[in-house]
Amino acid sequence: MAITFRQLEIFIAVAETQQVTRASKKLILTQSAVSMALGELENQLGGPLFDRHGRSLLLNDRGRYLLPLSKAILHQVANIETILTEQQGVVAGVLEIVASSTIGNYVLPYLIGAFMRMHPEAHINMLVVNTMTAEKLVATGQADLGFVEGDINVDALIATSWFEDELGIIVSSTHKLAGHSTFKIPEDLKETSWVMREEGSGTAEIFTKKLGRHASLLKVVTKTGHTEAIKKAVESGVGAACLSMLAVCREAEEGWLKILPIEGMDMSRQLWIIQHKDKIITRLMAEFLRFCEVVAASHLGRECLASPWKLQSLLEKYKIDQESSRSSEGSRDITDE
Amino acid sequence: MAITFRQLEIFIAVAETQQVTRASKKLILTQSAVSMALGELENQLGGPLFDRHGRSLLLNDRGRYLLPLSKAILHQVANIETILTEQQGVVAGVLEIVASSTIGNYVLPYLIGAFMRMHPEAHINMLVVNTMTAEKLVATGQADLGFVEGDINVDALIATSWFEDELGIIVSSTHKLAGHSTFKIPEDLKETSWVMREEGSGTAEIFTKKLGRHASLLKVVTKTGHTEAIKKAVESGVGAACLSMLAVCREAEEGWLKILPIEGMDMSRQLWIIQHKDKIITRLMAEFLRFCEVVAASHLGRECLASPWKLQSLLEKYKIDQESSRSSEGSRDITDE
DNA sequence: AAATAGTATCAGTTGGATTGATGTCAACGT
DNA sequence: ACGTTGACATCAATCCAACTGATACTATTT
Repeated sequence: MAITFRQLEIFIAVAETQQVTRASKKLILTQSAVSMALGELENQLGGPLFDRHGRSLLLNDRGRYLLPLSKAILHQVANIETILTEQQGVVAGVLEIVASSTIGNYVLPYLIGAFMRMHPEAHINMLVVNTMTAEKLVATGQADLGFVEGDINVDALIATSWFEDELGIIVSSTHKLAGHSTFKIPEDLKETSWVMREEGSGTAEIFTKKLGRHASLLKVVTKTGHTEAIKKAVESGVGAACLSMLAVCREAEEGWLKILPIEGMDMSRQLWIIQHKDKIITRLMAEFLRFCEVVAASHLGRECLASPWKLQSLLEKYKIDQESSRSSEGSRDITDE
Repeated sequence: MAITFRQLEIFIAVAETQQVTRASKKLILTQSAVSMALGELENQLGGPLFDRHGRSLLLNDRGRYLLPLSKAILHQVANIETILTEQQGVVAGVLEIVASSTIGNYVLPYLIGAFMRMHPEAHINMLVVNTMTAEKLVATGQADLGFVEGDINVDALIATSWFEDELGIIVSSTHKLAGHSTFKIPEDLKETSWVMREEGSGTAEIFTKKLGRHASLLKVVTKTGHTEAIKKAVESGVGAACLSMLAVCREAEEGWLKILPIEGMDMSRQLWIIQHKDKIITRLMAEFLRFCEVVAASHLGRECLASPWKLQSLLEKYKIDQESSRSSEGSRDITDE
C-alpha cells in the first residue's frame, strides 16, 4: 500500500502538538489509531520521523524535511476541494474553445483576457481554426465552445447567433478613394487594385459571392494568408481590401486606414456560438456564455473591442448582471441614488 | 470521507487513457473499481469531471482544471517517497544544530554551505548561542548537534572532541609589537592597551584565566560585545586583543592584522561536538558528522577555513571518503595509477 | 437485428483503519 | 524505595471503504 492523505494529516497533527495523545484529541481519534497510523507512515517511508525518548516525541531531520512538504500538499488538496466544491460562487475550471480566424484574432483575445481577470480560478484556452475544423472539434467534444462565421450543418451541434459582423472596403488614408464616403459598385471597382486573402478564407469567399457577376472585375495584385499582412499592404498603398470591421477598427480609429461601406449592399454576416447538443453546461461555461451575450447585447459588435474603455463599460455591464443574479443569495442591492 | 490519493491516481489514469476500461488495465484493477472510484471522487468534488456521451469519456472544464493539479500533487508525493525511502544513497532531511559564538560565526557557515552544496536534499539550520544554552537545546532534543567550546556537564549528552582552536594576541600591522615574533609575558603586557569582549564570553574568560596573577596588569580601554567590532578597533590601532585564530585568520592572511603567539603559554582550547546520548543517528546526521571529522582530521583546524581553495581541498578529501564508503555497494575502485 | 465495446451499478468479500483494552516505560511525588 | 501518573506501543476485535465478479444498460458497429 502507498502513503495516504490521512497519514500525512495525522503526521502533521502529531508534529504540531508534539504528542500522539494531544494529536488524537485534535483529530477526534483514539490514541492508538494515531499511533498506528504514524507507525505505518514511518514504515512506508522506511524509517522513523520522530525521536522518541521516554514520553516525548520530537521531529528528527527526516520528519522536519517531511513536515513543510506534507503541509504544502494538504493545502493544495484543500484548495482543490474548496474551489471545485463551491460551484456556487467561484467560477473555476479550464475551458477549451475554438474560433475561426477573425473572431479568434480580433475579438476573443480581449474578451478572454477580461474574463480571466475577473475569474482568476478560471482558464480559457483558445485554438484558431477554420469553421469546419471548429465544428468537428466541438462535435467530438474536444472543445467546449466554438465561435464561427459560417453556417453550421452538423446536427450534433446547436448554434446560437452571437452578433453581426460587417465587412468593409479598406483603403489607406492617402488612397484616391479615401475621400469618398461609400464604395460604389461597379464604378469604383474598375479603378481599384485588390489585396486578397488566399482561398479558403470565409471573408474572401463572402466578398466574391456578394459581388456576384461583378467579381470578374476584381484586379487582384497580391494574395496573402494573413490578415495583418493585408492591412500592412493596404496601409502602404498597394491597393484596397475587403476585411471585417473587427479586424480593422483599431487602425480606422487611429486614422491609419479608411473604411468605406459598399453602397447598396448588405455586407453583414452572422457570427455564431456553437456547442454540443447534449453536453452538460458547467458553471464556467454558462458564465462565459453569459459574458459573451452581454458583449453582443451591448451593441458593441460594431464597435472596437480593442479600445480599453469600451471594454471597460462592457465589464461594468457584466458585473451589474452578476450582482443582480447574486442578489438572490441575500446580498443587499446597490442603489447609489 | 475525504478525497484520496488513490482517487487522484485513478482520475489521472482515466483522463489520460480517456477510458475507464483502459485505465483499469493500466492500474491492474477491475473496470468497476475504477468506475466507482471515479464516481466517488466526482461526488467528493460536488460534480462531474468528465462529459459522458455514449461510451466516451471526455474531460470537462473542471476535470481539466483538476488534472494538472493532481498530477503535481502526486509528483510531490512520489518525490517525498523516493527521497525519504532511499536512506541508502541520498542524504536528505533538515538538521538543527547549535553552535557557540566563534564556531558559529567563523567555521560552521562555510562548512554548512559546502555540505549543503554537496547534498541538495539536505538542509541545515544553525542557531548561535552560548555553551550553556547549546547544552540545554541538545539535551532536550530541540537541536540535533551542538558545537561548543566549553566543558560539558550534562550527563544526557556525549561530547566528542573535534579539533583544537588556538587563541592569539592580535595587533594592527602598525602596532609597536607588530615587528615581534611572539608576545612575552609579563614584559609586553605593561605597555599594551586591550580591547576585550564583555563578560560571559568564553574567549575572554580563558584569556584572563590563563594570565592568572598577571591578569591585574591588563589595561582595558574598550569592551564590546561583538568580535567583529573588536577586530575593527584593533585594526584602527586602539589596542591589542586576544581572539581565536578562527576569527582572525582571514585578516591575518590579508595582512591587515598581525597574530602573535604568547611565549611559553599554551593558548589552545578544545572544541567539542555534543549530541544526545540516546538519540538515533540518522543518515544525514552521520554524514554531517563524518564531514566534520574530515575537516578536523585535515589539520585544517589551525588554518583558515574561509579561504576558498583550502575548503576545496577539504571537499576533495571528503568526496574520496564518500567514494570508498560506497565501493562496498559494488562500485569499482578508483585507482588512477 | 445482432454483435461489440464500452460504462454504471449491485451484492459480496477483503483488508486497512479505527477502537478499546492492555502492556510498558519514564518522570514525578511521597 | 515505591507507587502514581501520563505518555506511547501493541493486540484483538470491529467497521467501513475499496475491490471483485456478475449483471444491466447504452451507444456504436456490422
